Amino acid sequence: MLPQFSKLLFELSKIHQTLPRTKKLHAFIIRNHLSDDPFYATRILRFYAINSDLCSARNLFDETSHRSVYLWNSVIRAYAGEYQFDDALLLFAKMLRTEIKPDSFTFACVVRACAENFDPDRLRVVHGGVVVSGLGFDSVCSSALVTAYSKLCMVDEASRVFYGMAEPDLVLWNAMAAGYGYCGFWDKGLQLFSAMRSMGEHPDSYTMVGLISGLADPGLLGIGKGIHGFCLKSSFDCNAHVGSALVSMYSRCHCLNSAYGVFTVLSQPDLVTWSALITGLSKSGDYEKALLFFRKMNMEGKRVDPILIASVLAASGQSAILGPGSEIHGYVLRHGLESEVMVSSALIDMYSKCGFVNLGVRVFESMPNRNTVSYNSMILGLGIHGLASQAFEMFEEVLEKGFKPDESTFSALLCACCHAGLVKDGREIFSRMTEEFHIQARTEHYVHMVKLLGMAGELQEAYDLILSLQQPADSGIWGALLSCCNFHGNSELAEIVAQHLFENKPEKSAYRVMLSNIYAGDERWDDVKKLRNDIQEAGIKKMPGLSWIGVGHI
DNA sequence: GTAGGGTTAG
Repeated sequence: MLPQFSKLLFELSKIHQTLPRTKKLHAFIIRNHLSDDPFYATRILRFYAINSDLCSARNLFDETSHRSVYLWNSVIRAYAGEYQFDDALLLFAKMLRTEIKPDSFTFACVVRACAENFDPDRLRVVHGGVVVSGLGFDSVCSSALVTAYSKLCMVDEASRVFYGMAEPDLVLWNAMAAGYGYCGFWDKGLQLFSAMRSMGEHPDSYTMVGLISGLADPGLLGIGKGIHGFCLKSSFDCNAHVGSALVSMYSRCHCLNSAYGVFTVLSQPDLVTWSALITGLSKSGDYEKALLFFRKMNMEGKRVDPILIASVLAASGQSAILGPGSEIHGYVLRHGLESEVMVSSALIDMYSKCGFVNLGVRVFESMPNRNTVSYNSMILGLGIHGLASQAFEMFEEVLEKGFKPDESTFSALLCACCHAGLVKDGREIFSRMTEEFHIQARTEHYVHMVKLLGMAGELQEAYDLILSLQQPADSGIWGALLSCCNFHGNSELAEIVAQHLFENKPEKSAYRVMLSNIYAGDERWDDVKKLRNDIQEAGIKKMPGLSWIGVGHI
């Protein structure tokens, strides 16, 4: 008995056990009447959680009558880790009704679950619970709160938590700096970075990743290079996370040479780093190179995952060339990745965008599991091929099967209406979206509505729709209307729309080109000339669309 | 004999 017992303790002290091994250990514990000891129960529950066996984890929890904080935390964490936030929060509520009080780690876990579940209201309530429990100044809770608020773009709340702490530790500094970056305030993140250094806190790789990830605009390339320089000086550039963050930052800044430079310096680029480079290449339109690196990665025997496959398929779809996409389809089949919903949805999207919607349908029909995302891909695919009635049938199926339509579902349906010119259906689905499904219309929905109404000649209705927006309309929405005015030759409204556009986005020369097309149609050559000068002053050498304007007239 | 959880990259 005794040697076996010490062996048990040794096994339990490991951080990982396979599922069969876990079951054996569990059986051993039951046989020896140890299962009601929360220590043993907690260890086994964690092993079940690591192996994603929530069912066994929950049974074990239910059968254990003596529940410690450790056991409660572990079971809540198990659910949150599998994105089953409702169950995690239900268990938390249940815990509050017992005499076991949640500790800082319970709250940290629940706070994170609220953010990942996009539930700001609940987050505020749990934050209240943190304060009431006397953990308002606890560093573990605070850093979890700062991150959670930042992820929900509630940067004011996040900074209130941060500045409420007299002596923030490194994790908290990092969380706040990253939070600013995440919410688009990269400059505040940098300010915080210098503040922490002046207080004698040494940044680590987390700090750098947070700062780098906040840089999302080509105009910030100089700042990015500066931070890169700091990383080199402090030898953070060898860290895999920092390296990947740099690669993707340079990609976002359209500086693929530098991205590649960082990549080559890394001695052991991992899956994420390869993905950062490949995704960066495909997003910048260099599909050939993206696929080249994908093949290269495979030749080096590197593991590939669904996220990367989806990204490469998106590149193939954008290029609208079927070859590479179907090559990857073969890869997917060979590696048994077709059961991944993300992969199949990307395949449907790729086939549709390459013009082979029937192949997309075939992938869709062969999927063992579907979700809202896969339906969205299929609805969009049918929509862009003008098969609006089939797209709406799919939508009915979504509702029948009990899936919850989201913003993208309606975006795809509106797109279908656009391609088929279904004004009445478009109006109807647009109002159903807000009234029946309580989804707030986003820029993309307005763009589709404006295009739909505008192309049907309902220019005034489209214009009124834009004016009815609570917030100033995005330039993409005005641009859509300007195109429609252009199409219908309505120069009167076009000038009004152009005014709105030029106030908000004076640098966008494409809109000036559109307007100049209209002027050219009216043979107002002086106005055309003026706009052309504007465009040239903005430093744009060549603009597609200008070419058809008879140069001889100017 | 008695646990470890808060901030990173695509």
